[in-house]
Amino acid sequence: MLPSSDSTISTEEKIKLAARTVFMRKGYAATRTRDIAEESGLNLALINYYFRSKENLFNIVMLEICQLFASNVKELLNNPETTLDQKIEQLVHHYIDMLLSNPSIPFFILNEAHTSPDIFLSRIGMDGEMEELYIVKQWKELVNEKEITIQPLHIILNTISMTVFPFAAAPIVRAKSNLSTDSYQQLMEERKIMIPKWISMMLSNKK
Amino acid sequence: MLPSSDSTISTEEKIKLAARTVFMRKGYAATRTRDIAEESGLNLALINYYFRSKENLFNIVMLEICQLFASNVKELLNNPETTLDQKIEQLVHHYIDMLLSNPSIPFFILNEAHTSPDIFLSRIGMDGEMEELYIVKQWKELVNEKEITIQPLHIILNTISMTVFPFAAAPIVRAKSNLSTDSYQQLMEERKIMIPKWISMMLSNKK
DNA sequence: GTCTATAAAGTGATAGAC
DNA sequence: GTCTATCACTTTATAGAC
Repeated sequence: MLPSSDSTISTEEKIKLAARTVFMRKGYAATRTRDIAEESGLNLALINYYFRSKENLFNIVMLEICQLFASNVKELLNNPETTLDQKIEQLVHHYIDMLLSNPSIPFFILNEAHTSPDIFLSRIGMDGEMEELYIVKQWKELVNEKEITIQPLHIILNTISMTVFPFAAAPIVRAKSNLSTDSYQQLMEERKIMIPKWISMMLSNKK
Repeated sequence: MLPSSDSTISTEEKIKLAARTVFMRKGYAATRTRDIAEESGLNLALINYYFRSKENLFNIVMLEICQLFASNVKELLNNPETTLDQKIEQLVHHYIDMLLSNPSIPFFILNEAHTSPDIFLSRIGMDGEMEELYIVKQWKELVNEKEITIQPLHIILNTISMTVFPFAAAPIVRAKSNLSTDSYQQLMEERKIMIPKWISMMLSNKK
């Protein structure tokens, strides 16, 4: 969980908080240091006093968001105590809960991954080896057992797509569907339950 | 289909082409008019000579992209000759083919929808009335017939999510999966076939 | 630490020569 | 139509007073 607004926090933290808000809303390029100063209610010069440069401040903010985005996921996927279905369920729950609290994260991540892929990829810990995770072992067992031919990548893509995309496209979807903020959150709560079921259906279909 | 690079085209068209490339890669804010001039191989002053301003040029480019993104879809969804399943199949085919030719479109659309939602929404023709489309009638018939309780919005979200998101997140997915450009395109071709089947499964499940 | 004032660099746009 | 040179303005960053 990222720290939220508070009146007892330090100036440095206030700037970082404001920077996170504005960077997530507008992206790096469209954000001016003046916007961050205004958002924080502090003087423009303090940004450079505490963080040296806009770019440096952005890197710090981005690192924290990436860590938030990746947190707990590895442990969850490597847990020998839960079944494959349970892992998917937990993953979907985890991400939808996080995105309900931080709905701009997908836009931010996609934006940075697209505009500067190299910098982004090196930061988010793309080096982590997937093959050793317990979920991979469970997947292989399922393949043997049920004679599934579907590529795991499709299932991963489907899970992440159905979970994350509705947040990334929220402005468009909400405009088209005429849903209030509350109704949209309600819709996402429904998806927390349903996405694991849909994925389960895909997995149980031998085809 | 957007016009592609050619040596016999006018200066005006060259600028628009270069602008499209750079705007789609970097978004509006991060793009400098100098980048467009460089990409086109032409002089900086010509951009203002032909298009008056960066913003005006962007609006023209964006309008064309939005039209491309929306083209044929309404006709497809309003066709009385095809079944519901066929419409979904055609929709997925249409979009994956288009995105294979223009993989940066999702990023571009999401970026502009997020950073300036009002401007974007007014442009993409969000005013079009959905209720009159033939597919809505077919959906209602299906609901009566099979006693489905699932909200149509979930199905729409799932279809668009599974189709579009893998393109929006391509840099991340490709890095994680170590897939070549060719293999990634192959994967998308597979999804053209499979996504309609998955959606069909969701629809046939009464739950 | 926080402010004002300003330097330094970048960027959209145009004037005017060719 | 196309170029060079430059203006006008914005934006990041810093110097120096308090």
